[in-house]
Amino acid sequence: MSVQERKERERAVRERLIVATARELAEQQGWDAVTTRRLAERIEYSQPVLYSHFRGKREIIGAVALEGAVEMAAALRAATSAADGPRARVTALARAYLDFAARNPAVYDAMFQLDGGLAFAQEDTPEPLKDGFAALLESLGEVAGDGVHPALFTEVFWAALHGLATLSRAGRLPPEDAERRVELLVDRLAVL
Amino acid sequence: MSVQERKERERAVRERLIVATARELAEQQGWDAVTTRRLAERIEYSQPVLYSHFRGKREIIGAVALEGAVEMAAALRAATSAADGPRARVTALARAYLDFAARNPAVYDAMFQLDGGLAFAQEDTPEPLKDGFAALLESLGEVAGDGVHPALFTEVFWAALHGLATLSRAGRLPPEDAERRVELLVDRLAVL
DNA sequence: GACCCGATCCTAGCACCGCTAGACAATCGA
DNA sequence: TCGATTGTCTAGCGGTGCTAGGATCGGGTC
Repeated sequence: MSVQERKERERAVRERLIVATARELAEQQGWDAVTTRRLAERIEYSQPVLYSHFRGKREIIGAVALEGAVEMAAALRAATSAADGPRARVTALARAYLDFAARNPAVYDAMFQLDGGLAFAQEDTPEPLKDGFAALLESLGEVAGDGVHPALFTEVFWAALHGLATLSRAGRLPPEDAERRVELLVDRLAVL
Repeated sequence: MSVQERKERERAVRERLIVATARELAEQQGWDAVTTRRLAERIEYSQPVLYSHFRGKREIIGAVALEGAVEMAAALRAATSAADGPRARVTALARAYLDFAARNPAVYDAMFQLDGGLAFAQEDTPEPLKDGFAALLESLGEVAGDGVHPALFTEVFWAALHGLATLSRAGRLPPEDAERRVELLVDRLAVL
């Protein structure tokens, strides 16, 4: 069985290589530049090899999205755990979220702008996505206010962050006031 | 000069036909289905005719976006003018915004998700886009609260609405709580 | 050690995309 | 009526995601 195990290991390595290369290429030149031909060339295999790992380009985007969700959840938890008190935690959370989106635009797109074929807000939602929402919920639930369901509050706060992230990056909001928008959002939405 | 005028008129009619057809096709089958070939076939001209009106597909998307901006501004003003008092106005505005996004997903995408080659938040931003923001500002400025710049408040509120609109439509938020999210957003963000 | 067979990979090609060069036809002004 | 100009079309370029089918390589068996 050792031979088969070795092959499976090598396959897993190659699959990670595909996802990492897709992500790298997307961050460098945008998702439009991530074509199956270029991706195949970069991993030094032919195009059809990609399709032995993924059903298509969409699934590759989905794999990058899941990887990103894990990282984002970790980044949010790291930021909030270093903050004292609800207010500081929420502010840190908001900054960390927008910072992640700004620093990893391609990954953020894979998660929330592109179609990676992933289910959201459902039972069959992949675990990393659920955990990403859970990371938001942990800090936001405590400032939802009386009589407001923590999950509902988290959805609204998340939507606001998502709007700021996407509109900012698309140049639809003036960049200079970014910090003041965050402060306003936290001050108004969170019950402290 | 009459001949030339007639030709110009006919050209203008055809240009409107292109934009209207692109919009229709996008609403029916999504923007992916709006290819230059299909569009040309629908208007019963050959592909190159499109390029005598627009530089490329991007500009066609931009034209649909501008058309949408005019309609959205009108829809927002109609909704707010029928409401009494700041609170009712802001609620009506939020509902009208989300309603427009839900009813015209392809137009909304052209405006805010796709690249239509339009400038935002700059001096050379096309008038319809500026006016769309102005329509938001008219109702939101009066609930910004003391010491908060109306434009900044409008940006934050708009971002929140945009986040709700996009996440809802992508199936990333449970659809059943849509109304409660709007109420929460208005209650918290607006100073009444 | 030789052979067979199955897994693995690549070449080549499909139908489609956005976009454009150049041929052709229709229309206008002289 | 003729030449020039304007307008439109056919055909084709290089690219896309994806796949069928042949070649090759390696492991298991005699």
